[in-house]
Amino acid sequence: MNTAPTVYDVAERSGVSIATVSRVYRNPDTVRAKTRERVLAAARELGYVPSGNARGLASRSTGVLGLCFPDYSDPDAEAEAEDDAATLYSDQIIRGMERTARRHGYALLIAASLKGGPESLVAKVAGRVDGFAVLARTVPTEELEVISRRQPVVMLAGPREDLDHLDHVEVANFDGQRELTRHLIEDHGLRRLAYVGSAEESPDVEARFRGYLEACRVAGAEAGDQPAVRVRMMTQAEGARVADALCDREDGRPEALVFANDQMAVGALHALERRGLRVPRDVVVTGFDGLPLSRLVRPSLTTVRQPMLRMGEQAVTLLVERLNGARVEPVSLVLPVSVARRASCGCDGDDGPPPGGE
Amino acid sequence: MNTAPTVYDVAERSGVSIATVSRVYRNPDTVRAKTRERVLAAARELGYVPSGNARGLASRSTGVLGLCFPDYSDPDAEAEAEDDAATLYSDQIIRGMERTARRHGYALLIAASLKGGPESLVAKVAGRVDGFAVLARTVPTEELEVISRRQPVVMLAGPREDLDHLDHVEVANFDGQRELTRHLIEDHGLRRLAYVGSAEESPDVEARFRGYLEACRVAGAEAGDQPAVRVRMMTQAEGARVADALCDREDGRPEALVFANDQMAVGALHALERRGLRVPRDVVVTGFDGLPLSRLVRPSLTTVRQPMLRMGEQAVTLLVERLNGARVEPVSLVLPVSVARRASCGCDGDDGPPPGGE
DNA sequence: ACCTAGGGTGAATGCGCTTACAAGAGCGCG
DNA sequence: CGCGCTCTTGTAAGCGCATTCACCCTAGGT
Repeated sequence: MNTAPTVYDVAERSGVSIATVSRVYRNPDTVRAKTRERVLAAARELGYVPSGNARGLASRSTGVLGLCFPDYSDPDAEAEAEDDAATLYSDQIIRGMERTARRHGYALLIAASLKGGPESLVAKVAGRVDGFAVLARTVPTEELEVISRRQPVVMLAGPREDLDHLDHVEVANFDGQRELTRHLIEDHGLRRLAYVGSAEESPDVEARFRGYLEACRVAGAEAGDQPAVRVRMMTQAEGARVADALCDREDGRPEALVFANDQMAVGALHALERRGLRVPRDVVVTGFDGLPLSRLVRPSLTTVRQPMLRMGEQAVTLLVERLNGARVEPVSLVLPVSVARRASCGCDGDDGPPPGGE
Repeated sequence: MNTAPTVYDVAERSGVSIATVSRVYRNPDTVRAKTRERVLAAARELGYVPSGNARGLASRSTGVLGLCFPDYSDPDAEAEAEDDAATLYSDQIIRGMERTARRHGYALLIAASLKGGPESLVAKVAGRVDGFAVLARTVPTEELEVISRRQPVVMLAGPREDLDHLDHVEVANFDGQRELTRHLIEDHGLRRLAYVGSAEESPDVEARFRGYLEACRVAGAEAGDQPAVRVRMMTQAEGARVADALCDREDGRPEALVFANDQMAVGALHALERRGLRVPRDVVVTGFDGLPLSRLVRPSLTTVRQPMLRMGEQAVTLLVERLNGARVEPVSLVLPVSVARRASCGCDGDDGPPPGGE
């Protein structure tokens, strides 16, 4: 692990100036072929790798895009197991971003925020990339606002707020949940629904709830002005707990449990099975997200599919556009979602081959 | 997107020298509290974010670890769908690395290699990180060898080669496949097995095959010295094709199809169902990897579980150790695997809750 | 043979920060 | 009252590369 060779070493070894070495890498065409060969040979012998830092400093750009996301997974042993089975939301976004970034010649820097040190997180990422995406509520909007004055920032999965100048990519939470709810009420004739949302302020989850309410209103179905339950964390464990609680309610078990995400719905599926209840015969369960997991559980889960890969792709596209100076006005993209009608509401999986058979 | 404020701006605004500004961020304790406040206030007003590049250049370290992996997914529409359902190998490793890196104060830079431009890939990553991991065969070993003279490099999922000085993290491919095969032969009394490997040179897949052979040898079961089939790509589609081919063999259908990975095995499951064959009654199928998918298909797949998250964690641990100068000799870690005996070999899922129930 | 264009190369500067090193300020002590 | 300290802050020298400008050399034109 000796100190790494630099342009100076390569220059000396190949008998040229450092400017020429630099040119060999940046603009090979401007260097005579013979000289170029000599330089490359020397570089190879020395094991020279250009310093990204120096490069970035001098050229004022890094060739790297970033992503900040919250750390969903708890370090608990139990959560570990859950992890194991689920492709997380963030995995998909990472994949989408990486793929698209690569296509544009960028690498991707990812960093999850631990609760507590958000400042250092963003600073660390922001200082090392040409632009970056942030999953909603990972970082205070004001902070992003400041940073976005110097580099492109796009917010994922959060609606555009009045005064922010960021680019946004979100999905049609309202429409998706409304359509799903409409399906339950009109196509399956369900009336007594219970919506399970989140206690923490999440604009996405709120939008879903509003979609749910709208569908209820239109169909004249019962629906309080608040979710039946608000959980603290939208995990499988909480979903299971809530399912139990709702089944034990004095005013009778709801006909359908409408969860704000798939994780909770899957947890509920487990809990209901433990109680000996059949889904969808005894109770209908739905989720939201369209995780791969949702298609693979039994019964397969009716849910709203978010194009998560595409969110990542769009985020990168927006960043690149802005880096190329193509746009000035902030945009707010709303990606369409689709309702996956599967077994857990009484439909049969009609959205692709069921696992183990095709 | 004006030009970003620098230490100079902050220094001027707060009436100190740039050294003091720097110290406020690097060693806050060495600056008088009052001065520190002034500097931080100025920084906040200006929206100052330290340049990672300059920082890295001056301090000769980046606080970033890297990962290079091959791009498994084809951009085809069909592959897209497959993607959708699978948590990829790389996702897990990314997650494991990110989590552990964060714990040590590092961020993670990821970059997949497209076929063709491997040189630029590694150079790009290597030049920007303090150390990095590479998935086996993403990059020629010799190239890594050179780079590892200047920064820590660990290879994932590839065995230590004679002359390389890299750190390695692999799993017990041989042991795992041997144990799985032994189980099929001794516990299920199967004799006519067919191993499906890969045409491309993959040390991991080769080790698995050797484990298979060893088990056959010990038990006195038939086994050629070559896999029954070698596929070009280890995908579901190929798995399905191979399953069909093996069933149509003149010398009769094998009792068990032993696949070198889960993806192929799952493809085979589909193909067999299409032919009306029952698994495991008519034919036994096994995989390797322990993807989440393997537990969720019906019948659930008997396979060998690799601790992929842990591989990522170990990779980071090794990198950090080396960065701290703790070690000099290269090490070669072999992580243990475990056989998941599930429905596709006639056992019942005894390794955790079946999906939809617990 | 002289002049002009370029192509190819080197010298020099600066990117924004870290980090010795030095210097000044305040302090207790003999 | 002067010396040696500790605590703070400033000065200055890079870190490794990109890039501008100037320069040299050769080829082509007249």
